[in-house]
Amino acid sequence: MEEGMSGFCFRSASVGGSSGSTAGTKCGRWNPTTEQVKLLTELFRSGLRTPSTDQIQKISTQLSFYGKIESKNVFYWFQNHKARERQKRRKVSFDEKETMVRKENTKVCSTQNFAEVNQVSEPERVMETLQLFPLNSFGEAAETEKLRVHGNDQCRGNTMFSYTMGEQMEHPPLDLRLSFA
Amino acid sequence: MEEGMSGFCFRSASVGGSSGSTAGTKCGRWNPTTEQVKLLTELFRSGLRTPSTDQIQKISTQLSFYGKIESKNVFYWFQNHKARERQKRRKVSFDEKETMVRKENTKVCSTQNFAEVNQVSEPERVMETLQLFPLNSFGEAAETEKLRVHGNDQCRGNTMFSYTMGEQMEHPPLDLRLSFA
DNA sequence: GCTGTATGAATGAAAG
DNA sequence: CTTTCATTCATACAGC
Repeated sequence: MEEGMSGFCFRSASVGGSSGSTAGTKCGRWNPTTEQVKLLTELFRSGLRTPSTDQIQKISTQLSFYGKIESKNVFYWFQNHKARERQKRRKVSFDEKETMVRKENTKVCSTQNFAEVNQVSEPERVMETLQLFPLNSFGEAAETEKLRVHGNDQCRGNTMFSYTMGEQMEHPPLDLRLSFA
Repeated sequence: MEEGMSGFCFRSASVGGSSGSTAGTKCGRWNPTTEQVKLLTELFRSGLRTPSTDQIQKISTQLSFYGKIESKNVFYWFQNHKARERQKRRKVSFDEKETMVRKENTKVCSTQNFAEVNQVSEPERVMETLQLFPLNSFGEAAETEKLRVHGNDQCRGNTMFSYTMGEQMEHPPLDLRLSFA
């Protein structure tokens, strides 16, 4: 698929054409390396969907070995990948429903869409150890998904959610010029 | 960036989406005008972080002059802006720390930052009155305000992007396992 | 060369 | 307040 991916921000400014950003050294957008994409994809396939802070940090650090990368790139990558996977699946689902596939599905049509249903082309490979690279440290991958310790203790009364929607204004505008003395 | 932002909601047809009973000429999502954004940003910069209900109402009313807007939009805007400012800060922080390879080799192009973070050129004008508009409704809003004085650096950093990791990694060990202390 | 598609980035909206 | 979902914008790249 995305095999022709070259390095990261090199050529850039090639399409320039119109505005010729003349960015030159300043690539406006992260362009993942093949290795980076591959690893990210593997992680995703291993079941990782929304990496935590620590996870993002580590991943970013690791991937920086293959090319310039920032934490936000990893963050966005997973966000997008997940969203698009879902979107695609949703679309397919809709499509199927739309075309009303003949025959019945031997499966129960319950909540079979909430897991990690991948497309039909993966021989399955449920993560178990997540050994992406020639790791050699002690084992125990532990895919630890959500492990957030939400210690929300803020019990501060907050008077919000009182918007009276539907109450649209129609009175003369006042003055919005902030006038901080 | 591009300032050619279209005004506000303009898609009248093909809204589709939730074409159901409560159909209407409403677009699914608020699309702020540049003026609106600018003003909101100014308010934010002035120190306003969590406007109260009445403040939201006023702001919303004022901004409605520049385009369609609802109270909840203002509410969400501030919430998102605040949260993202924080996130960005944390990410950048980590990023800097990460790219702090700091070799004797000096920088070449420096500024490898992406967009954003460009509005930090204000000498901290900690407002003190924040007289948005000549508020003069009812005494209801005169409850001594609840202006969060800037600088509330509560301790947090537990879940989200709190890149406070120690010096655990310094080389690309080719291992991406997540190791949760 | 322009146009379509894939995807990085941004943000409104909402759930938790 | 924190985290996630959905939609959209912008851009890189491929195909025509």
